[in-house]
Amino acid sequence: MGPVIGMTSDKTAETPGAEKVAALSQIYKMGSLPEAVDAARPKATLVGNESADDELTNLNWLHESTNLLTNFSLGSEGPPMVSPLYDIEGDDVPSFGPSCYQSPEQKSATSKPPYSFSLLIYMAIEHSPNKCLPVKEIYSWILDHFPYFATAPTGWKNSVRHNLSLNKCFQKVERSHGKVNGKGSLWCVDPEYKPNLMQALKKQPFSSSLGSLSPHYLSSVFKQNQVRTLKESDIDAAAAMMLLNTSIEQGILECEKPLPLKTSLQRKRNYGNAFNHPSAIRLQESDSSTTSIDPKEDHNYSASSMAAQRCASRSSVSSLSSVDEVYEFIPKSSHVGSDGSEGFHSEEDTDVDYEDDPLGDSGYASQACADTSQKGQPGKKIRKQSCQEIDEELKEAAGSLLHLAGIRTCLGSLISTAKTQSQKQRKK
DNA sequence: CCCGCCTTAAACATGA
DNA sequence: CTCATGTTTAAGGCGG
Repeated sequence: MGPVIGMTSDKTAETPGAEKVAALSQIYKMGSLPEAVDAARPKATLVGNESADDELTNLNWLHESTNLLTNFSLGSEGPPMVSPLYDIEGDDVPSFGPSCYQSPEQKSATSKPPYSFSLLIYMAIEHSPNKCLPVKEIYSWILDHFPYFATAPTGWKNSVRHNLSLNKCFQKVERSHGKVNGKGSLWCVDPEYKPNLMQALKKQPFSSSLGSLSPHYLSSVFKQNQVRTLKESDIDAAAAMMLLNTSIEQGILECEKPLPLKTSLQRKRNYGNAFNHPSAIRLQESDSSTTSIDPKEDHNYSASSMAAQRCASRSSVSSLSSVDEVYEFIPKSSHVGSDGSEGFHSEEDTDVDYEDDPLGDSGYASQACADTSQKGQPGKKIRKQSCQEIDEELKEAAGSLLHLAGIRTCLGSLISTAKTQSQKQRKK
């Protein structure tokens, strides 16, 4: 799995960003950078793959991806999001899901994807422009990206629906009641659970690259570069850290193992109860290990994330992953009236037509932002300011890490070259 | 063995 | 009535 650096705005992967991600995909598949990529395309060479040492110093793509990473974690503002996580296959690559996730010994297209349904749904939803999809579109996305399901028994759709209903990561959003555009509701990912889902994605089995950079070393660098401050200050930064972990795991950055961001917090599942929002999670200050969670509050399917939980409580700005992703979802197991008092929609979004408006500007998500920003939360101005600050900090932090990665890969390259020459001399 | 996560199946309700 | 959607329950596999 490549670094989670953003989201595409088009599931057809035809956006310029998707090209970049496709390039990344190629990088992962080939272990080296395609020479012919255009200048705007991110460039990288895998660390840890054989014959990947030639261009270790070129991390331009990574720098470029910094913005995408920031965009990913900071929500719906800015350019279309692109994520190699989901969008790496591009159009010119045979459709097989997020193939960059796959280890070199990846399975055939007809084998079952190594992702749980919740992750598949998450990918599908995040892949959508509005970050909201009707179940039918979720089916389609899964089918498009995982041909396995084309021939699989139809039960998988039931499983998808089951997951949507049961997994508190997913929230149902009523379609505008003014119009009837297909059956059913839209499904979104609860922003609070995005880090969890990303963490879960990260935990998927992939080949981990070889690396020699000590995690402790990285941690110290993080501290020196204020990344630590970031990760403790906001959920977005935490998400960014996880993304960086992902990068490390995938060999984009070198590290023996992921940074110790994850935790083994156990989530208690309770089918009978309504799904509660993790905003109720409370954490104690000053020590990431003192995470305190009411087990009754969480019945989440997906992997937990200490970072998410920590930040959920720490953040004075917003516990959500983005100030612009302040959703108000329809509580599961409760039917809400159509007056919009509890649901995702409001009076004003009755004209919002998902089918006709694939752009986020007028889509559900942004509409919801507009709606919820008027509620009891701090003023949007303040939050936007905070968002920008976080944005800047994130960029700075990511830049520091990238710089580190550049140094590291340079060293690796030099060492590798030296070894090769040494061996040649010995042979002589 | 227990527990939690996840999948699968199925029954049922609702609405288009 | 059919089909899609959504909820809920149950059972079983798997791994920690």
